[in-house]
Amino acid sequence: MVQRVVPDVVVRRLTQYYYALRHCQERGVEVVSSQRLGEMLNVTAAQIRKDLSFFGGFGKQGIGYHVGSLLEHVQRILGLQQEWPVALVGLGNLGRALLQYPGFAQEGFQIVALFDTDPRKVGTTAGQLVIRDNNEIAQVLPAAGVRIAILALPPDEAQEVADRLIQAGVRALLNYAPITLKVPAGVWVRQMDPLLALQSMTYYLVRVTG
Amino acid sequence: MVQRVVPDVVVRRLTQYYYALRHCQERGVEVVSSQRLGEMLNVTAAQIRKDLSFFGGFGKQGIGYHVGSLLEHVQRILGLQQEWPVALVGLGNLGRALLQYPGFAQEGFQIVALFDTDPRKVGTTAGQLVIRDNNEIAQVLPAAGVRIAILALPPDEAQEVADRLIQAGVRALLNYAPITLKVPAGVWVRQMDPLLALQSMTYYLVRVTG
DNA sequence: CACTGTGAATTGGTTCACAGCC
DNA sequence: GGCTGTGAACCAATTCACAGTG
Repeated sequence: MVQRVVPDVVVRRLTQYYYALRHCQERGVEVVSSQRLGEMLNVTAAQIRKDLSFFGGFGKQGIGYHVGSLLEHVQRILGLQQEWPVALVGLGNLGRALLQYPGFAQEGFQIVALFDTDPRKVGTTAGQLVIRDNNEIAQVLPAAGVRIAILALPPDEAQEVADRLIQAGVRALLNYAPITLKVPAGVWVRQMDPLLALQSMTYYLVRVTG
Repeated sequence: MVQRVVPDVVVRRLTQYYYALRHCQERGVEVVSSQRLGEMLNVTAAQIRKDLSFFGGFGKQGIGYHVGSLLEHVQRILGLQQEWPVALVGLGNLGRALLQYPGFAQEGFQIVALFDTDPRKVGTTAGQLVIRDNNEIAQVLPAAGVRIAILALPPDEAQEVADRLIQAGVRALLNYAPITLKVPAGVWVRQMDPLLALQSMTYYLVRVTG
């Protein structure tokens, strides 16, 4: 097959494969089958083979996939061989918790700029970084080469801030505000809303039979 | 159409419609068309009409949907006319931030029980509630009628805790741990992983042309 | 005339099943 | 014999297009 337009679902699953493969590597597993990988992730073996075939034939018939080499390929495909500088907007409870979270840096997402509108916060520091006013976004981000931002702010400010960020060169938004952002083509958004997630599960809870 | 098996995508979108409808209601809008609703959410009008038709004909031809009445219907469909008691497991940075987040209670998800394994935390209080040891899950939850839990703990503990929770009657898990939980049929999981979200966007960032 | 509700058409995604290789 | 890679078959979801209604 090899690289026609890859559906977004496939890209998302690829990130899961990435984790599973690292899990294997940490445990010293050198070879893994699509079968085994599927069991780890609740995905069918055929699905995994088809997904990977979008990018090339990484496996060996009769054997399976070499963990180390597949991992490298997947890492490159996802663009994870490099560090990504990230901006964080909004330093309320959530923003501060995200800033504390070591996972971002561990995975190569370095938070390098903080923004807020609250004059009581602007100028203070949080985790080594000075919090700047939102209106400095345009000056700071392009120079820092930031193309990813995390939005942890109230819904009524989110769209305006998103516009500014995009103006400043940001192309990927991790949005914690419970609002559907309008963005031009070429900008990607992932919605992180725990309430939507809960509310879509209660649907099933009220329908449980037995 | 009316109520065959409703695909999960439809249920998820329903939660979005719910928010958009409330947004309308707050602004005093009494009637809304599928067209207008779609613009608010980046969804096609046909999609919305088809989704809603799974549950009944709520609209009026030539007019649109009555906001108040559709809102009530959607609320009932999603099971949101009732309060849902929720357990929170793991009181690290993330767990505490979630506990502080007022949105849960506002939307009817009341956190009523806290669990952790750390002996230094067990017995202390957080937001009016005493933190209990994980091994009390089985005693506490069934009595409290808890069927929803939030997992905010390290990946290596997540599966074990999930098993316990399910044993104690929990059927919906909001999982912040970066791990694929194995759960029996009849249990729902929503994964909340900011890293997977970021990593699936970098795929596109390294492919931007221009 | 504007807008819903819905079959039919289409597009997209998943699973099957097997040829080919180790 | 075990496992990949992939076309073909299948199933699911989205969009079209229009009849029907307030």
